[in-house]
Amino acid sequence: MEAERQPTLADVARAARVATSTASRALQESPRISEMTKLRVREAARGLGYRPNRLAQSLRKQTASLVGIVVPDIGAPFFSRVVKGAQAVFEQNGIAVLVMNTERAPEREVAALQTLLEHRVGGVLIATSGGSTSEPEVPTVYFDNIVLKRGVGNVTRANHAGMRQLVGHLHEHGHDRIGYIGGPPLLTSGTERLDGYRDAVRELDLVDRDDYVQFGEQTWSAHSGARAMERLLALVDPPAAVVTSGESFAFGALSACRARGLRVPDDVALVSFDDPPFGDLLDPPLTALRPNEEEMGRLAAVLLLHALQATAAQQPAEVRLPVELVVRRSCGCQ
Amino acid sequence: MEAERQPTLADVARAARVATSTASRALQESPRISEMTKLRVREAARGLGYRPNRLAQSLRKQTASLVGIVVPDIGAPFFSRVVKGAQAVFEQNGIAVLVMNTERAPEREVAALQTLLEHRVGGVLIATSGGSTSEPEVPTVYFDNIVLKRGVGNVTRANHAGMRQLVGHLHEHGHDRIGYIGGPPLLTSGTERLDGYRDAVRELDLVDRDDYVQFGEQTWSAHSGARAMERLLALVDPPAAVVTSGESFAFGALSACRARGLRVPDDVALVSFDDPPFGDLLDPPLTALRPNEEEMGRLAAVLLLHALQATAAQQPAEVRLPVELVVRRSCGCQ
DNA sequence: CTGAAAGCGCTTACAG
DNA sequence: CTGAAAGCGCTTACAG
Repeated sequence: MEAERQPTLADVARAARVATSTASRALQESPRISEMTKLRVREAARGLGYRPNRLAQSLRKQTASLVGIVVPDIGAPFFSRVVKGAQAVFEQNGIAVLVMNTERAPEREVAALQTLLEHRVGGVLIATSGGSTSEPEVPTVYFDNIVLKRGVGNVTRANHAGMRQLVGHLHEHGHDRIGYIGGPPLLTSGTERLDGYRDAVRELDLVDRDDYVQFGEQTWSAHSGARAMERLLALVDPPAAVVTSGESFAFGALSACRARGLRVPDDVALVSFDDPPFGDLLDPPLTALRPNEEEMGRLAAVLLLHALQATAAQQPAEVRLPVELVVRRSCGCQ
Repeated sequence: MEAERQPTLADVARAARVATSTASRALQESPRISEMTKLRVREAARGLGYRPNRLAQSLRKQTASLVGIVVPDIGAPFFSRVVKGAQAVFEQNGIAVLVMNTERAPEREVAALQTLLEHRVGGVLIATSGGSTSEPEVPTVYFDNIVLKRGVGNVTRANHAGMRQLVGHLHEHGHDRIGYIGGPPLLTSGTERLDGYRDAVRELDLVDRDDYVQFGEQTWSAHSGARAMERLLALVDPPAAVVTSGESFAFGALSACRARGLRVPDDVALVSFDDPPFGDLLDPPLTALRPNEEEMGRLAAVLLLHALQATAAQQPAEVRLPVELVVRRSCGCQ
């Protein structure tokens, strides 16, 4: 725990034969300090291997150099990519990122937020699992699952429009019996995508059956996706095409088809909202929406930075990332 | 940036009508404080919504409540899972995790380490890309790519033994022309796995040809894996079985086979060292080593915590996680 | 242009 | 059992 003592600003000042206040200003490039002195101080700092203590700086300046990101599962490709995009933006702005994992447990989410606040983060990016119910105490951007009118921003994908586009594409292939596999309709992605599906079914006058809608587990696990697919395939009039909501559901559905000896897309067509890792290398290559997780992370980070710099409080920004269909082969194209 | 002022310990002390020193001790459950007083202080703290400032605590106590993790690509499933495992252990120990992404650029790795040191992390977990060349200034555990005799610990998988096991399994299927697709032999995984392959080829008396060894890019990208596979398949006497080193190489190799109309495992058998996400749901399900990324992360974290608590300096622990073959279908079994 | 002093929010010897 | 004082490593009015 006790690393050998790092040199402090006082050490630098002593070596440069100036007051610590002067050393501090010199390293900050204050115009009030002579070039000569600055040179001496910089030299001394380099010689000692001086590294400013950001904790002390934050404490004194009363500004944060830390920001927190809270995700349901950092191990899931989807979230790790969002984190990657956000981290890049923060890093460019000299802000370090504290990552918290909640395993979708609301009480862990509350605890994570608590920890972040104790570290005096300047703000938070969160994909909530329902734990953060009250108005946040620091500027907060919600992503993936949004909470309207709360925090300083909301970023999610165009869930409704995206789902309609997917169903619409299957319809263009001549399908009118289209099944749906999604997450439980509790949070944003679960509800909005389901709504998109239902509206598309109505508008396109497709076969509208309750049992064409199957939910996977709250964890969006691949295996629950496979079981949902099996339930669809076991119906008397099974759907001839299926749209899945998450990256792992797509995988699960695909494997369930294989297990039944069904060919995709000939026996059953498949499209997915989220594009799983290597979705283009699957057999068949998966038709899905273009992945933009990193973009989502970058945007959420930019919104937060913007709010941190803003002087007056503003209405929370609400952004829905546009979606784009990537046609591959699982839908029946080619 | 300037959140409305959080209540401080002084506020709590005032509300409880005690000195701040007493308030501090009361919240630390010091035995020197009367139960009555503790009660009053706790009450006051709760009433005010007091949250200790960890930055101030760290500064005063001269102990870290932060730890850093440096990875080449947090977006890659492999690394995000290691981070997940490590984060869980640190969180249980009241330590928050700063995550840095290097994109495999040595200079970014150096900068990341610098940033972490400025935040006075207690220690670092790092999957180096070659940037951290000198003795680290804080306790450091190297993982994935190890640096012997440096830092307080090294954790990697049993690369050599694992590769031999994979080649051995293909040999049991009767193969003697076995190709290899791996990362460039620069760091641990690249070199040790290649050595394992070569030793196995020698010991099992397999066909030993230089062009049976193909390298993907430094980034271990799926596409470079596909190209490596194409080079193998284009040989006059192509290998009838291939072992890949990374999760994405396996994907790439599989897709290259499909593109050529080759069936796996009938036309060419395939096994992989790293198990990609959903490897069991691929067609065919991929024979690979059991994934233990989270375990690796947990172990690295435990080693670091151990070193942080240790009084005397010790020899760096060197751990090679045992591997276990998960036989599925791509090797030809069943 | 430079320095001495105060203070960010804590903890911990030192007294009593 | 409790409190006054010092100090962690910085920055920034305030003087000169």
